[in-house]
Amino acid sequence: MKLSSRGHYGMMALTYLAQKVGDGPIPIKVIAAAEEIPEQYLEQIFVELRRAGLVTSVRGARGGYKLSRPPEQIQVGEVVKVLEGEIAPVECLHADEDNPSLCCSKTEHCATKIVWVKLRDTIVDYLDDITLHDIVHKSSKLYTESR
Amino acid sequence: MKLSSRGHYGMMALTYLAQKVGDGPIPIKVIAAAEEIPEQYLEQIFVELRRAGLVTSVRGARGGYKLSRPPEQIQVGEVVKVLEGEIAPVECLHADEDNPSLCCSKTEHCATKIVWVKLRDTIVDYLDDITLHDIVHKSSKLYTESR
DNA sequence: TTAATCTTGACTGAATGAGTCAGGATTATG
DNA sequence: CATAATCCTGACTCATTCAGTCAAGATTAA
Ligand code: FES
Ligand code: FES
Repeated sequence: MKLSSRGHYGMMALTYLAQKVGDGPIPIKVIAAAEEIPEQYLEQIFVELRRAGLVTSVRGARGGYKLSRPPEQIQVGEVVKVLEGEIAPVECLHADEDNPSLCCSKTEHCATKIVWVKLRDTIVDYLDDITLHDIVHKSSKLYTESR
Repeated sequence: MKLSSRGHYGMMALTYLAQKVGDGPIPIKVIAAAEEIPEQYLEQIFVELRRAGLVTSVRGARGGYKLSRPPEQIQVGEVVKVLEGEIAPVECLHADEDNPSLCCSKTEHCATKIVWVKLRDTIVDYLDDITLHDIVHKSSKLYTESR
């Protein structure tokens, strides 16, 4: 149950951009330095973010990246899905019409499957509920004690 | 955000044992065949489960494994922790008194950390709420629509 | 005594993760 | 125009983890 560094770095970078909304495009170099992320690695990550439509690039000198939408419209869940692939604790959950073979080839019907399905739903619901805006503005969603 | 096969297999095997409570010790071979898990791999997994006190072994002929506690006292969260290690989406969450260096060495204080902390809490709370008994008896906890 | 079990540790091969490297394309600016 | 600052692309490496196998031993019921 680990997040890869791509997801973590990606969120750090986007959060940084969310703080700078309105400043014009920010170069990768600046973000990498600020967040202490290897620059070339971060470039790779931004390629994926751009292809997914989360950020917009401005090429050439004075170029950089900016968010494609306002921070309150970018959910953590979407970012994680882009950088880590569909969220699914076990392979079988990827099964769909196109790919029914993935569905619990192991046993006729795996008794534990429902646990992973609900786990995924729990995770997705949580991540989809939080936006970059919540992070930047320390929303009470994140900062009130719940346990 | 993936579960490894150890976690999945382990849960399948324990769920199988939970269904057979009262039948005396069940050999690995039987579980492996029933759940279609490579036998020698499952042996490794049971070593960890035994060391963690979740199952009890009976050696020699007619031996096997049984649950150390009734199914309603075995939470999915505990099983996953044993087989996958502490649940923590990012490394920094492992930081504690012994190991403060792990805490966001990257940046002074990573703005996204709170997201992962809450994510972990969400996952742990969910997994700790479900027991083997819930799975075997198709508890409404698992089988009612929530989305 | 023997067969059925658990127990242990080492080993392998493939996949994934976390980057690095090298070079090309685009554009603001002087 | 020349140049420097950017983004863009693909291949490449290196270490770690994952998933599973192999081989040999210890224990005990029958
Ligand atoms: S085998 Fe598909 S979820 Fe268990
Ligand atoms: S660097 Fe520690 S959670 Fe982000």
